[in-house]
Amino acid sequence: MIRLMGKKKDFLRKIVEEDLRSGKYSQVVTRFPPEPNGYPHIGHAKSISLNFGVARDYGGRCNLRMDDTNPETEEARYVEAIEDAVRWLGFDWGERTLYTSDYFQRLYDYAVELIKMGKAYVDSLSEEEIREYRGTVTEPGRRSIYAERSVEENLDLFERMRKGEFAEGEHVLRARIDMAAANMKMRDPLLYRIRHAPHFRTGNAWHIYPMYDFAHCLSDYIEGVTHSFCTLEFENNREIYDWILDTLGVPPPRPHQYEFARLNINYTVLSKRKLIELVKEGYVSGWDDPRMPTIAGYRRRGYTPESILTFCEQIGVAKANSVVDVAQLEACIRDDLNPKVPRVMCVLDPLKVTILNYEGSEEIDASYYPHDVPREGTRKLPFSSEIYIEREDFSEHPPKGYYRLTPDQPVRLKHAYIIRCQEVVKDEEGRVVEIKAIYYPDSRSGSDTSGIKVKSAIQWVDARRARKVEVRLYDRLFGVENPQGPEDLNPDSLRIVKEALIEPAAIEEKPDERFQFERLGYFYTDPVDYRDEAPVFNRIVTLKDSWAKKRQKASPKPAKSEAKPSKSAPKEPRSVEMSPEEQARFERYGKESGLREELASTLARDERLSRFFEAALETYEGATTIANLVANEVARELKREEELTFAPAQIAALARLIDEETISGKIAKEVFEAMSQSGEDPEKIVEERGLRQISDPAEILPVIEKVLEQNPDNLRKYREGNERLFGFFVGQVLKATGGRANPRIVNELVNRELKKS
RNA sequence: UGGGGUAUCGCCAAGUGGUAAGGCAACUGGUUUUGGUCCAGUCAUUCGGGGGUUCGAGUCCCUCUACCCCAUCCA
Repeated sequence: MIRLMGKKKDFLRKIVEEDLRSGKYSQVVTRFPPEPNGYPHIGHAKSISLNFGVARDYGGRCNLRMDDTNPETEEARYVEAIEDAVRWLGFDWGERTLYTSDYFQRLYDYAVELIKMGKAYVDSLSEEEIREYRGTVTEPGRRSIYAERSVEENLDLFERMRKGEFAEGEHVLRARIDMAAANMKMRDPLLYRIRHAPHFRTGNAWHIYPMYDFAHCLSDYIEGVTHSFCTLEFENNREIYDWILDTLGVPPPRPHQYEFARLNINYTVLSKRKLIELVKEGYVSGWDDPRMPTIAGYRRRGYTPESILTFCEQIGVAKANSVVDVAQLEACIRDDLNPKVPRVMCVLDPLKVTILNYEGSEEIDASYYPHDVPREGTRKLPFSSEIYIEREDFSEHPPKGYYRLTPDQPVRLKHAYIIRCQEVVKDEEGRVVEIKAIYYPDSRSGSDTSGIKVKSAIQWVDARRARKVEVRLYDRLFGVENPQGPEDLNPDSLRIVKEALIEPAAIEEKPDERFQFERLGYFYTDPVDYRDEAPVFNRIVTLKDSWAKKRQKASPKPAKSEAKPSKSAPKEPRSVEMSPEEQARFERYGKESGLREELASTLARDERLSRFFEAALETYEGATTIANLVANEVARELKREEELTFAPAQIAALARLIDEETISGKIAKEVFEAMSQSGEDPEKIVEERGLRQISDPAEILPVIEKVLEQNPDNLRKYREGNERLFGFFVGQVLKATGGRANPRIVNELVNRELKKS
């Protein structure tokens, strides 16, 4: 049932796994909850992959829920687009699509309950006033006068809001939480607002609609969702999520929200607003324009669901805001297609080649797949004295390192013969219009006895039998890494070649929908515009082109050397002044206890730490050890818990154990841990667990020998000069003794043993 | 400025006190009838900076810095 044993897991899967292991939930339930107000994009694919992937990996289920709480922006066609996308990616969401609007009545009932508890009220402030009353990040807000309405009045008003008795904006329902909360989201958040617009599913049944913060947590709860994954910008909303479920006191199990970083890709925009602009302003042909980062766009471009999913897995799930390189996506589709699709020959910019010494015609058998793709399938390649090659594959004055056809350099026609240039025919303007060549009859592919060595094999098509096709060469939509809007569009994102020539089998046999056009890239039969009599191919992605790269390096572009603003000079850190009391403590710690400045200041600056330290000093005078324990271990505990389970005297006792070398510093941490768990005295813990330090070399030496024996590889590496491994050996010895060996002695002995040989 | 987050290679990203994973990109070299693929190899003495604790710190403590989110009747 659990498929990820031992594999690398993201932090969310770890949480799920732990919750399942601990029995917090018996089955994991996730959900993908888009708002149907636009086409889903690859950022949604990340969320789909996460939510459905977690459900699949842990034997749970994942719901598809339309978060349709805003009637003004949502449409049924977007629901279909979302369903299509999820289905295309290969996921199944059970019986039916769910809708937040299915729960409107139950949500309403929950709201009434809150009102009855005195935890929600109808506010009649204007929108502007509400904003004003909310305060700012630094100043607390103040509560509306309407917050004092009676439960009865609130109930009455809320019911009439529902019936549509009021104008939009006249009233809202708010939670009564805390207008001074540091988290702005908690300053009496709005729960319901009045909207008279018809909803695409519920029509005019409702005149009030729940806000995200109210609807989401409860919808999750209603559906039995256990893990509610959302993006980072909702971190501040989690507190409301919990408040609503806690205040309502819903019976367990209840869902919990976790946040992860949304996807960003360079040269790409993924904000819904900007995507809508591209479509509405006609910068692209629609939501499914092959340059769009929508799932529909990638799909029409020719990307496979597998490649998108692989991408989502590769980029991982974490909490750091990041921008993924679009090259990573491109690598995924190449990688997916390379071992799968047939190769055919297509010429985008034809240059005629007449083979002077060839007569008649023939058909050459050629495999659709290269030697390294273990697939069956061949086609016939018509060949005659008139063919076309790619204009780029001939050069009269070739640059250094050019492998293709030149006046002096023969080339192989892929699957066919080697040819040599005999004459270059030009028009009045000096443009090359034709090559007259000769072929070597004994150089035919597969039975080449000519002994001629060529540097490359190029694609070609037979002049008479080739088919004319339209090829759409797509490139990235934006020309800059971090595009802001239409001004950053790449003017060359689409180049249409109306009269490309392709070998006939690609059209007549149509062995697949996706092809590799030999040496050009991967292409897809456009699902919308392709006709048998007028084929249209979309370029999915180019092949990697190390020749182009090499040439680019040889003739570097006019360097756009912007002064790199990165890593600007570090700002002068401003240090916080100590208050007079802190200053006094600081000086006393230095003078009376002999603490070093760092330590003294750490303690002195913290009220609780200094009190603790001073109390501990009363039982034992080892100031430095105590201070270290307080500044490190106690400080950590204080960060975690308000109340400490141990007393200053116990820390003093622990310090004494360290100073007397009864235990090592390492064991001290273990003892401290135990102490903060149980509150027991350190001496007792040491005795009960047998933690006394081992300092006798006679006892340690055998352990060292064993460790060295068990790690011959590392021993060799160490002796070859990898001195970092010293720490490794010390660690192994310490581990073998349960951490009880005296580290100082272990270090000495390991060092000695390692030097021996 | 208050609160909530985040910082590990050019880009993602593992790592939870004991040898700094992996992918993409890049760079060598080999194979190749695709300048593709594949194969072999290189690519972090260092984890945002500075201090501290420890035999040992990316991991614990202190402190500073940078970036993201929050003051929609959007989600």
